[in-house]
Formats: sequence, structure tokens, C-alpha cells
Amino acid sequence: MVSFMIKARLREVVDRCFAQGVQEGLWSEAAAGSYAVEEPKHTGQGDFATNLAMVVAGKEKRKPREVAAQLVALLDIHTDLLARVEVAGPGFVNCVIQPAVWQSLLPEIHGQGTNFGLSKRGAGAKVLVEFVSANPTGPLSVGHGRQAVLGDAIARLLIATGHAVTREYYYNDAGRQMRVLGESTRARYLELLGLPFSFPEDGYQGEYIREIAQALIAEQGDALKDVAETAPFTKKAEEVIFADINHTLNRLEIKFDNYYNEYSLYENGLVEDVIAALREKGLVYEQDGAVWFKTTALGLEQDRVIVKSSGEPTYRLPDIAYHREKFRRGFDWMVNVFGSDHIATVPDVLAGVQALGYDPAKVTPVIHQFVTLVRDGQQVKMSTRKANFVTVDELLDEVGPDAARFFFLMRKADSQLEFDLALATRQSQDNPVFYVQYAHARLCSIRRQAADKGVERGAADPALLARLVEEEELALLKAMSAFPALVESAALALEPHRIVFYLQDLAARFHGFYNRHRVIGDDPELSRARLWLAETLRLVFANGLNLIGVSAPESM
RNA sequence: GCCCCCGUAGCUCAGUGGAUAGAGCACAGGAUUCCUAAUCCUGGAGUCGUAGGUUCGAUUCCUACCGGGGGCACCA
Repeated sequence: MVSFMIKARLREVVDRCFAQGVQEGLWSEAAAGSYAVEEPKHTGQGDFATNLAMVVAGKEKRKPREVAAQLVALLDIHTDLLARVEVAGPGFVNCVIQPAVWQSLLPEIHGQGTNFGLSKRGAGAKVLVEFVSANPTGPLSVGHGRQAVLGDAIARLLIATGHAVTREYYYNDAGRQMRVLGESTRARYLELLGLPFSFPEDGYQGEYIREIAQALIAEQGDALKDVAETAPFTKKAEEVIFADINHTLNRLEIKFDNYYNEYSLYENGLVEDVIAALREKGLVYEQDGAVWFKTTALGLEQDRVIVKSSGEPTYRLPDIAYHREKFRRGFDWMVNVFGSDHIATVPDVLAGVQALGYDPAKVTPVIHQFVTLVRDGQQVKMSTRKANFVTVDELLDEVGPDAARFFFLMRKADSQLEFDLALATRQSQDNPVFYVQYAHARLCSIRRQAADKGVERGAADPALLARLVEEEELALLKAMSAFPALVESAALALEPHRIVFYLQDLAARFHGFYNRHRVIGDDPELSRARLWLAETLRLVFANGLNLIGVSAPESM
């Protein structure tokens, strides 16, 4: 784990030593800016290492270890920060930080409380995070679930780093898909009434359509049996399905700030307006009765139809209009989360906004790969049109929101995710979400014990904290100090899985410490020092779990 | 055919232009008079898909190929 604050201090010291070496004629300035201070891979190689000597030696054709020895001499006097400095391997200089420096972080972190890990890095930049965006044609599938959790976690991370975040759900309740939905519902309605019916060829076959039809019968009997248009069926289906989607999102505690209706773009003439604007730039032409967007003029492989010969726009056109609105609404950064099956929509939309004079670099797509569900040793195939897909609701029934969120975030978006239902359901040590939550619960238990026994932390005097000298204790301090930089990098990279890995690592360190050392023991001073450690650790777990939307139970 | 993602331990996956590539699961053995054993400790396990290239140094960057997934609509 990177220890950002301390690392920054060390970096300054190394920079000063480098400059001093230049002044004293030990080496030239050639290596300036091209050396690194980083964390070595293996324990026993210090807290941090620098390759400065190797870089200098490379520039000046000298022996790396010889340069390293000179650097060590310069670093050695900084005893306030460094406990030990040594040459290692091909010419690395390994640095061991003073324990007191690590110990001093404890009251600092604890003092920040729930703010520890937060930053103002985003400087209030307006960020739009668009995710889920499922049209109301059926319940959310497991794939949507991954996206919902991913998008929400990204939003949380961005908020934590000082961005002004809007969570947005873009949907369309008009058009062909919805017509088919209405037709499907009517067919089931007629079927349930025992009347002749014809089910649309590409209709929605899920059982939920029957339930909607059943509800219509319960409300209106057979009053709709001679209604030719699909509107009343579509309306009812949309109502029920949207309520269902929102119910599911509520179970995951995901709330959107805004629902943006694609249809409003038509109502306000914004779709037409995009065509006009593109036409003005000579990027639109007619062919075969359709309207084409000349994307080849913008460096893409082929031109695309934006209005079909039937007069209906393709998805690209309103998407471009929608994104132009995002820009017009003044967002500095637009994050679009969607599944890899929609990957093809990206280049055309970006080309569109660029043609309209906006900077496509402000749009960052986060494309997640598919989820495969493993149940009873078998993969469950998913398809929205078929009846046999697993919904997020069913998943939540089985594993609960904490496990669902944690598991969906255990892989980076780029990787396909195998969701092991058996593992997520298991209430045992192999289940990572329990492992991490248990660490928090255990720390709460220690706190309760301390209260029962009347042991109080007292003041965080350096002399008291100096008792924390065990390897496991210093490792925990280092890991905690790395948290803010981790949150920042996870947020800027839009990669919440880093938080999950961090928490698992921190939990492993804590459980290891717990099994080797007692917090509340015979030595009152040591107990108080360790209570400081435990309480601060609990805070980091709570903050970390909160960032990914997983609960931090006080007991389990 | 073209484009995107992935290929790392038996399985699921992290990670990195540099020093001995990691974790969890699975497997084998061990730990509890004591703060929650939902825990911990020990052990084996790898040509980092293959072949070239760039580099002082590549598992990491580039190219080609192989394998898996997704896309290449006047569907979204």
C-alpha cells in the first residue's frame, strides 16, 4: 500500500538531497524529474525505495551502487523522518521511516473522523454520472445490477473527492420497444381471458408480462378486449415495470438525482435541431430515403443512419442530442457507465458532440463486461427477451444488498465477472464481504469490551503511541495512511474495485494482528495505545465500506 | 473480414518499465483457559496465451498470431 502523506514528505527530502548532490558536484542535473520514490514490492526492503542512484548512474555511465552510497550519506542525516537508509539490489536506496512518524498519524486520522479519506481534489467540478438507463421493458437483470452498483460507487467516490455529482438515469418510454411491450401485454391479456391472440414475433416473453396482464384484468376485467391500440397496455406495463425497477434500486439504496426522458428531447425540438446543426456543417446527407450522418468525415469507418426511411430516428440521433444537453447543462465531466454490448454507441455519439463544437474528452465511458452467474455449478444464461433470466430482485432475495454490492465491485469493470451465488450466500470465512464486515464488527466488540472494563484511550501522547512498535502495528498504520491517496486514485480512475481490494487487505492485516496480540491486556498503557489503533482502524473500515455502499455492522 | 475487452497458480482474479510476480478459494497439516474460531498460522503450486520488436532492463509498451467474450443494423 502506498503511504501518500509520508511518501510526499520523503519525496521532498530526496529532492533536496538530489539538489544538494548537484551543488556538491556529486552528479549532474541530468536525472532531475526522472527518478521515483516508490514502495518496494517485498517486505524487508524498507518502507519506500528510490531508484535515483540507478537513474543517475545510467545518465553518467557510473556504477549505480557507488552513486547510491553517496545518496545514502546525504539522506542519513534526516533522522527526524528516516530511521534507516541503505543500498540494496542493483542500486536501490531503501528507506525505513521512523516509527514515531507512523505513530503520529493516529490522532491525525482519528481527528478527521468520517472525513478521513475525503478530499477536495475535484474542486467542486460538476460531474454527471449516467448509469442503468434501462428502458422500462422489464425488470433489471443481473447485468444492470453490476452497472447500478458500479455507477453508484463511482458517484460515491467522486463525491468523496470533492466533485459535485449528479446521478442520472436516461430512459425512453416511447418508440418501437415500448410498442412491442404493449403488444406483448395485450397478447397476454387476451390469452388470460381465453380469447384469440397473436404474440408479437420479437415480444417480451417474461413471466412479468403475464402478471401485468393479470393486474389489468383485476382492475378492468375484459373492458380492454376490443381496444385496438396498444397505448393502455403500454401505459400499464410501463407503470408497473418502472415501479419495479425503482423498488429494486431502492433495495440497493441507489437513488438518482435526475431521470432524463429521451422523449423530452423530441418535444423540445432538440432532436430536429441536431440534424439542422449537423446539416449546416455539411455532415448530413440523404440516401435511400434515410438521413445519414457523415461520420467518415470525422475519422470513423462508415457513415451512419440517423433517421430511418420510415421517418424514425435511430438511437444515435437522440443520444447526440442528449449529450449536447449534458454539455449545455454545464457539466465539466460526463461519465457514462454501460455494458459492453453498447460499446458501439460510443464513437458515433462522441463524433456527434465534437461536430457540434464540444470537447469529447470530457466524456468518459466506463464499459463493464458481462456478469456470469454460477448457481448449482451451472452458468445461468441471461437474455432480456427470454423468460429465463435472473433479476436483480431475485439476486437480492438470495444474497442481500451488502453481498450483492461487494461482489459486483470485486472485479474491475474491464473484467468479466463471475458471481458465485453459493459463495455470496455462505456465512463463512471464504465469503469476502463477511470477512471485511467481520473486521469492523470485531473492532466494535473490542470497543464494547474496553467500555465494560472501564479502559479509556485517554490522550494520544507520543510517549503512549510509542508503545506501538510491533511489525503488525506499524504495517496497519502504514496501510491506514495510504487510504486517502487510494480513494483519490480510485475516484479519478473510476475504479471502485480498488477500495474493495484495499479493504480485504486491511482486514487480513487486522485479523492477523488480532490473533497475535491482545488489545486489552495486562499492560494498561499498551492497552490504551492499542485502543487508539483499534478505534482508528474501525474508522477506516467504516469510511471504506461507506464508500462502496456496504454496511459496517457493529456486531455479527 | 474489421473494431473493443480479456488471457497471470488447479479455480476466481489483483498488480507492475526494474530487486524474489501477489490475494482469495480449493487441497494438506496445525492454533481457541484469554477482546467474536464468521479468525489465524504453516505448506506446495507459475515458460505472467505464443512469437518477434523497442529498452541497460518487458509479465507491463509496440506488432503479428492463437484462445474466450462483446460489437460491426434504416435494434438499443
